[in-house]
Amino acid sequence: MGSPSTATRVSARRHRAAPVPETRYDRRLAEILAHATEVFCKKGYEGASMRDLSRESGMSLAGLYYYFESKERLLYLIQRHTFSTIVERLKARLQGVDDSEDRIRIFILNHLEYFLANQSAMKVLSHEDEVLKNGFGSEVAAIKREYYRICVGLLDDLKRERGLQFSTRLAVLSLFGMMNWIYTWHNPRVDADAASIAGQMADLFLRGVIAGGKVRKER
Amino acid sequence: MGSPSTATRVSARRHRAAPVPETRYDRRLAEILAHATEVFCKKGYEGASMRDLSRESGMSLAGLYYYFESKERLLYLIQRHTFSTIVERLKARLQGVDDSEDRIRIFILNHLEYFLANQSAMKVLSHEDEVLKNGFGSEVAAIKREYYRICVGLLDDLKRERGLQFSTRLAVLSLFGMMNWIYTWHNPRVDADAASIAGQMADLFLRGVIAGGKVRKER
DNA sequence: TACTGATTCGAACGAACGTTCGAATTATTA
DNA sequence: TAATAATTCGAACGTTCGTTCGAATCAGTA
Repeated sequence: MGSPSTATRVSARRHRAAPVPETRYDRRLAEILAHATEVFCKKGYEGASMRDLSRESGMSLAGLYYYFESKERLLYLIQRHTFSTIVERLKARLQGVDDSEDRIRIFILNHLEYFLANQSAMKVLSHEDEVLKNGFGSEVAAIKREYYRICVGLLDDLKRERGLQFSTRLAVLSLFGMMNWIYTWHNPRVDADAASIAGQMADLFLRGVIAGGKVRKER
Repeated sequence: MGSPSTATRVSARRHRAAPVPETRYDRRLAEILAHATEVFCKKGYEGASMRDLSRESGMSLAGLYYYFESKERLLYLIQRHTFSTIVERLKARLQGVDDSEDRIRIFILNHLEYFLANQSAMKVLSHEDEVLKNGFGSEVAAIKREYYRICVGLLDDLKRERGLQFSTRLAVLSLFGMMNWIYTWHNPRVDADAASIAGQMADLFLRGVIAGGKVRKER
């Protein structure tokens, strides 16, 4: 009778240990999330119907509801997984790196590498911001705030160390803009790979932030 | 009997001259577009229903169809008007300015001033990119391409004059990212006005693009 | 092989969607 | 004021939406 009705229930099923205990349920849910991500990416959250998701994932319309209780929760699961993964990887890569400029370069590289390797998911995360209501929305917003704060911290470190002067808020948000906008233009057949783009963006951004004094030529 | 069914029909009605001949029809259509812009901004194009637009504009559901023939064409009218206005203003402001750095600063200022003065419309333009199909989509895309090309031209001028080396494509798209992302974070109660933000972003961007050599500190 | 719980599905629900139509109303001209 | 054109509307159209339910099917164990 009763369906698990949500992914959280599954964690309770596996007894702590075991590195990848992945039940059948977990695997199937992950497949559905992957297909749904593609559809949301292509048609947008509102524009994608449950029937679209059903067709894409090869599972019946009703069958989908065995894995999540609503379309909104499905989007939530996608966004939470994507965002917490990128934060997790960032933290791992920052471990043991002390130089504040290097840390910022790692931040940019991590963001763009993950972005380009998971373009659909990241587009869904960027583009379908704001659509999750109350409960769902605030939980994703909390991860976003943590990610933002990490970046603010990295820049403040750089500022302090080198006695720079600029608005951290504006710098961070400009950087996010540069990076996130990539989903609107990146073409793997034309553009360089993530590492190269990350390097160029980091140069652009760090020079802009570090170079002191006015840039305008004397007249 | 027959309804005009589209805004283009109206232009034919007014005989060339007259600076602001604005018919009643024109005015009413503009009002509807303004209300629709707010609704699209708040709920997204797919998420906003014709009934939402009807409620917001105070006109009956059926009445709306006297002014445009479909929801898609309504979005098209909003996007075309917004985009062609920003291009038009840019061209006017670039007139007579020769210094290539100044011209880039003007580009950024024009973009951000218009963006913040017409936040809803610009969000609809940025966020609902891609939703217009074939005919409608390609016409807006053409304006976008022109706008992009202007920016490429400005940067190439700077590059040539100063013998700089960077990817114009990446620089332009990074700049658009910085600027367009503003719709996700700008808060008039916290953030500075357009001119100030434009100045800071221009400094960041131009320093990044102009500053030669490596930025990394020696070790 | 029989049993039990986990998984999948066809069919249907009421609500909301974009759009249409003919009649009613308002503005304009003669 | 009468006649004509421009504008607005209530009511309905057929379609698609997200979701539900009970029955059918499957996998794993005894």
